[in-house]
Amino acid sequence: MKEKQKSEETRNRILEAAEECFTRYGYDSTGVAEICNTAGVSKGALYHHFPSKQAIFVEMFETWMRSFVAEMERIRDSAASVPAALLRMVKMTGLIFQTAAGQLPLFIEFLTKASRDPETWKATIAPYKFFRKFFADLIHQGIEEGTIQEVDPERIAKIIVAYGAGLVMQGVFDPEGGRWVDVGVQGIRLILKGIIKEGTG
Amino acid sequence: MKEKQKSEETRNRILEAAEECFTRYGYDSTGVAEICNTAGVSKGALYHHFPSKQAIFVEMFETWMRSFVAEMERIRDSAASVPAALLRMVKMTGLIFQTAAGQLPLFIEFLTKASRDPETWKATIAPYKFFRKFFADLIHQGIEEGTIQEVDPERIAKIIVAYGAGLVMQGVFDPEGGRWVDVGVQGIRLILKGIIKEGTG
DNA sequence: TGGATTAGACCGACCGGTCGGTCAGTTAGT
DNA sequence: ACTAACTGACCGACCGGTCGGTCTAATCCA
Repeated sequence: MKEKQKSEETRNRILEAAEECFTRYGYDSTGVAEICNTAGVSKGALYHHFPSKQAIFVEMFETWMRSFVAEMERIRDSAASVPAALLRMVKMTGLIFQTAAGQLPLFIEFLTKASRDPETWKATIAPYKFFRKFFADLIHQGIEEGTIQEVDPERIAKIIVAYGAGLVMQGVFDPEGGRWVDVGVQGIRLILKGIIKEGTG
Repeated sequence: MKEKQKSEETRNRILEAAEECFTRYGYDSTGVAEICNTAGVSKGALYHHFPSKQAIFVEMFETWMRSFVAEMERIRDSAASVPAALLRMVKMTGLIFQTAAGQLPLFIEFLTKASRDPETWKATIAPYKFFRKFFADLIHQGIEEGTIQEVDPERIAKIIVAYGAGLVMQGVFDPEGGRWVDVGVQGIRLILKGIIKEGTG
């Protein structure tokens, strides 16, 4: 049994080292050798645990995405109303800036890379489509609970996702540029103001 | 004089070929040899006209940026009011999707690349800061002309830039996903609705 | 129980290929 | 004759991935 434990430890070390290197240097600029050095592991070991460099990245990406989605769902299910949930979600993106700001350029790098490869592409936009549906459902829920006007949920979802994505991008590219959480909150307030039903908070 | 003409022609051919290749394959995946083939020019010629691959890209980037900025200023100076100008500017981003959609992943790729290199970085965020100032000034102008409430121009500029950037990203990554111009217009309308002074259009 | 056998974890030199960039040499305009 | 424009073979660095081999823990068999 000891061997299996050690094996899994090595695998995790590789994953962690990869995350560190990718975050610091980007995907392309990180050599497999660099990952191996950081993990204190040989190339053979790396290719024993993963079929390719890309596979390592994809696993990272999926793990990251899963935890992000889980957090969003947690907020949605625990908030008192849809507008309140939206507000709390923007605040959460603020947390992202603090804890994982370095990973976002990497994420974008992956997106651009995937955009050239039709195979990877479908898998990549899946989470994006998920979020659009996520917000569309949320808006729909708001309409049903009576806190939001009878707008087109799809349309509003696109606006919200656009705003969120842009916010994240600005946060990434100009971390010192201001209190992005506050900007985020005010922007969502502005959007909410336009679609909310009077008399609700 | 004939030589100088030919030289400039070659230079432009290289620039055009580079734009084509970069747009099609991305920056990293485009080899200098590929650019040379497309331009029908030898490697030596390319390095006679440009000091490096990156220099070619930077020149492309700056040219593109200049024309974009010029267009924005043209709209600003010819619109009847600030809200009207904003609305026309979103519509313009729609044109971008049509005419230069392929270049945007490239633009983003460059951003991520630049984010790792402190030297390139300052030059890269310069246009971004420019746009924030551009919109802040615009909002300020709107306040002075009496069409916009007394908001914080900087803050609103950040919201607008975030929304615009996110819109562009969505347009890039999901071109088939909907009528992005309409989404853009409605989003800006929503934002405007929150900051506009009553009784103006 | 203990020696033999097996299988998986791991090592690191090595490979084929690519890429950005160079340079000695050729051509053609002035 | 001189120079700018241009050629293309070539260089060294690098990179993702491979492969023959080593070590060790688990398993089998007598």
